[in-house]
Amino acid sequence: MKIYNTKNKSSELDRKTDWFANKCKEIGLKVTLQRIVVFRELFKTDEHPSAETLHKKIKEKFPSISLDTVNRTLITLSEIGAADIVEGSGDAKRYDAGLDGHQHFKCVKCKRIIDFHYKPFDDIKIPAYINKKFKVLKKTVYLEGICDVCR
Amino acid sequence: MKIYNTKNKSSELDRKTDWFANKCKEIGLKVTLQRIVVFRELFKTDEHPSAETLHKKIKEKFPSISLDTVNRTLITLSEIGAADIVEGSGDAKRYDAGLDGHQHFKCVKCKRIIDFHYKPFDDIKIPAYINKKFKVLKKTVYLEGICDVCR
DNA sequence: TGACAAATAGGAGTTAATCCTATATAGTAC
DNA sequence: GTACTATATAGGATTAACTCCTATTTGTCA
Repeated sequence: MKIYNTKNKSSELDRKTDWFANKCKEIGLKVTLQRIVVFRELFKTDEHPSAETLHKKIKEKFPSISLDTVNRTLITLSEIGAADIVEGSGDAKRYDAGLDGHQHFKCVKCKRIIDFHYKPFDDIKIPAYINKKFKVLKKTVYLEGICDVCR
Repeated sequence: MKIYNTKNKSSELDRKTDWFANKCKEIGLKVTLQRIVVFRELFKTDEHPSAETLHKKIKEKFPSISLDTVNRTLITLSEIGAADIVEGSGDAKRYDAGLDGHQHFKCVKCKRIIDFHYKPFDDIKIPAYINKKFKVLKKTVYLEGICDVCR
């Protein structure tokens, strides 16, 4: 089970923020305060928040930010590879900026999404006939069930 | 790539319908015409329809059926193990009654969900520490990218 | 510093899903 | 077959989660 490293979190956060700002510039996106704040807030949490949850959180420090901006920004993040939309159907979209290899377990009762990392899941091989026919951008191994708290 | 067998489809469909009706009785759910029709229509297609899509289809033959009934029934089906909610975040929920092992590729452009079957993906092993902590009900390997038509 | 394309705020509109309630029906008991 | 009761349904109302629209603001670059 992956436990995120919380040591030196702020310097890691700053490093990541720089990386994100540069990525925006490269692509030709403006580096706005809103984008920075959304990215940082998403990166800081491992709760895979929905747009609404994240918006509430950010409003505490940045009361004028709109939900639409948070929504748009999260979609932008996922488009430029600075965040992922977490798998799991229905309900609200859930996001994740922890981009290094890990997998998710989703509790069907409490809807909590829990990170874990099992190396062999990173390494699953996609069969040649799939790669020939489709351009595969993302492969996901994903578990569902009842979490430790709910059972 | 799995191509669904279309031979003897109607007898297979009838056999499956019986199985479904029995399952309802066992559990104590009433065997209503609506449930039968929703199950059969979902089982006949491999297009992973949304509730809305399926509702439109069913209305052609059964004009009085309501969208709410289709929605409720699909959720019931997924609860009793007669259908799956297909992974893939955001957008409308998509359903699948092809319950035998197969995987999905979702095109991020056209949103089409394409079945394939690669045996090693059925056989991925869940690490012991996960099984100890959580009750895993479902494991999914899932690919996203650009399909043959869109690229 | 000024010009302009891009981004934002916030309210309106849209889409998917769920709720509500009067009516209908499956299952069972006679 | 008839009556009874708990479920299930139809369809309109409501809610939730976006997405769109437009006037205003703000990065970026010359």
